[in-house]
Amino acid sequence: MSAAPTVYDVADKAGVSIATVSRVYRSPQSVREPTRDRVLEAARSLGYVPSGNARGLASRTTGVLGLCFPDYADPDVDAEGAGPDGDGDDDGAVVMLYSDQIIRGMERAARRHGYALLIAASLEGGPESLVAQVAGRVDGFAVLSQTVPTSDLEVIAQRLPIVMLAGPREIDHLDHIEVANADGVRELTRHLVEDHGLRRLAFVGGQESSPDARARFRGFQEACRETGLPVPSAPDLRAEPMTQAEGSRAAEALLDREGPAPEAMLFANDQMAVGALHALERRGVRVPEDIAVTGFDGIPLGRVVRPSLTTVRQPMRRLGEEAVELLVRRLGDRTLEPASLMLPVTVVRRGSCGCGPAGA
Amino acid sequence: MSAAPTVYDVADKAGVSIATVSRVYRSPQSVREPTRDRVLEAARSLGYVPSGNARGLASRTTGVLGLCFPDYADPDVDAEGAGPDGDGDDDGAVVMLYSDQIIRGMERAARRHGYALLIAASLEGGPESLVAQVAGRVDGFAVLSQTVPTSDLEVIAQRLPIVMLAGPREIDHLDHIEVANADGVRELTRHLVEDHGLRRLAFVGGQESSPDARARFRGFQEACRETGLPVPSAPDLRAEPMTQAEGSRAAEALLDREGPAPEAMLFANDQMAVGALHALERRGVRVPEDIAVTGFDGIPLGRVVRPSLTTVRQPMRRLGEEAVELLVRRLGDRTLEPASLMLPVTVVRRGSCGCGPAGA
DNA sequence: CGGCGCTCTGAATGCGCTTACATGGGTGGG
DNA sequence: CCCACCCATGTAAGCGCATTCAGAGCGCCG
Repeated sequence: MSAAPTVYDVADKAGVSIATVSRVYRSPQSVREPTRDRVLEAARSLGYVPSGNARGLASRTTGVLGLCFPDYADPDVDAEGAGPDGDGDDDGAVVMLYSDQIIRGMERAARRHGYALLIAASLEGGPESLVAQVAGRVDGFAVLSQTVPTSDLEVIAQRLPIVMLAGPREIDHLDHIEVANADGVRELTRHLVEDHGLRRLAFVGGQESSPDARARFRGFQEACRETGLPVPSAPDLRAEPMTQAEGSRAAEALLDREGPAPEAMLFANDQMAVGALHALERRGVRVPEDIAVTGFDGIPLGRVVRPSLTTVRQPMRRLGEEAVELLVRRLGDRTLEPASLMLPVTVVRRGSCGCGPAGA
Repeated sequence: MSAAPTVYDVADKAGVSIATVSRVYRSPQSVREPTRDRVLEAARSLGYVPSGNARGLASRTTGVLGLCFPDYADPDVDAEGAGPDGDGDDDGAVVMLYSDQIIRGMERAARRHGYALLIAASLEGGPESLVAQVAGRVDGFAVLSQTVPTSDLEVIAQRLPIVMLAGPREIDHLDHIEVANADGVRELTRHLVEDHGLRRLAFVGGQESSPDARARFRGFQEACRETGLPVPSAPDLRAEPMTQAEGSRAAEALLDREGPAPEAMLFANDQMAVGALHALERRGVRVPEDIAVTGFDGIPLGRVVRPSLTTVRQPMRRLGEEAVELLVRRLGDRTLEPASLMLPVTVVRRGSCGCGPAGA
């Protein structure tokens, strides 16, 4: 653990030059076998590990891709842990987070291409931020929308490939992947209207600042237009943050409003919808008999709640995989036209809208 | 995206020397404000991003910690996706994997300390493996047991701090964190014997090669000894891989054996136990009335199956956090004695052993 | 047996940055 | 009013490796 051995040490010990040592690692077949063995033996005995930094400096490539995502902090996650089981600490997170899926997708795809993955939740900005730290260490990276100021991205993009994930295309000369938020909600809404014959629909949106939430509402508007329902100009309610607690609150608020109760509540994400299910159960309102409830995301929790949640499933893992593909492709040819993918989503019909197995 | 600008370019443009540029980033307060502003402005306009490689080379530190874990491939994960819902693709993974939790724990803790996290699922060995790639790029890293050959670790450990996670201590001069596998099963077993009065217990183990599985069986043996039951010398059955499918098969095999059926089946992990629950239900065997079933791990799935699964919960996220703490501590003082932590586990009593809420 | 073409190895240079160390222009005290 | 000092900045020497260009050794043909 003292002074880390370098190529020089290995070269000395093996009686060769540093160039040969380097070649042993970079292109083993170009070194005669006896020589190669001597070098490897020397390396092993010295505890030599090639310095990625030096290698990167000299070859101008790191073999690492990066991902910047928003902080994990998520009220529901930490809340889930403390269930009635007495499962006290926060290891029992039920919600498999968005980011986890993307990380997994990226890791897999990156590995296939021989890259490692550097991840960092975004902190604040500034010259010495984690983002800069990441940017300086990778060959290219993916950024979840809303996590890094676009001004920073503009600067970094001059130096290396960036792909923006999930969210509208903020910088149009960058690669970009999003999911079909509007399409998903539109299709889901039409299902409620056309297949279940519901007409009094309420939509609970998210933060005004969330492009995803806005797109989802837009899908709702489109469906209303297409099915001849009145087109609302804004969500019936907006929740922030988009947690179970807020979902519960929103559901109650909708029930307590003047006029006839809605026949369906559409939520901008699954967590809120699950919260709503709890609230409705407490109020004695039956789902889906009295009211249909839907979410968006396709989190695992939605499958195991009762009734199981009708929702729109996002291909998050695939998002990560496609991100890597895009990066690798661009690293291969920097002159490619910026791509903008829209990943399709799937409407998952389960119990909470009246589909699904009886009793589910 | 052409030639990436360097300190020299920035220095030129700002009319200072490269040392000043460097100082602006390393210790801003040591540069007078007007100068600093000129430099930052020049950097911004050029799209300058400091090269992590060069910085790392010069300063002999990377600001990155690493994690090597086994490949994600896990039959149950991909199988779960295709439920009766028609949730077709593999985005619906119900099982939040071990590795995900550890990654999350490490990422959080690393960020707190100003580090980024480099992750790589282990591939094969060899000089040019991903492991070597990781080792050369980080200040220290954590390795899940069984993912990297100890011979490689011995070599790498001469150069940087390594902490081994989950598994027995294979190299005694390295930091090491494990989970109290044996204690957990011992306590769980005693619960079954002493609180539920069960005496005919069957234990389903995992691969012979899995130290965790072995430790869990050891805990079972200890409990048998302490409660005066006959001490088995080997698990009643061994399953491999430790999946739901194998769990089902094991449960059926146990039922089909000669002699009186067991009063309890203890599985070496939750996935097998869940598989067993399914098999028992198909056979019309009631849990917990006819037989108790227990697992190990505390995966979220165990909470939502019916009956909910009595198990031993591992603090996986904390494992990641503690790993980072150990690494950071050692980076601060390399002469510290190697530490070996044993994280406590928690017996979670739920429906499948006869505890838990009625009907759960 | 000389020379040609190989293959394998060595010497030297530079990648972009950090960091002693040197320098020069203030500042305050004697 | 001069000198000792300090602060801001410049100078220069690597950090550990990849890589280019030569040179050395060797086999083979003529």
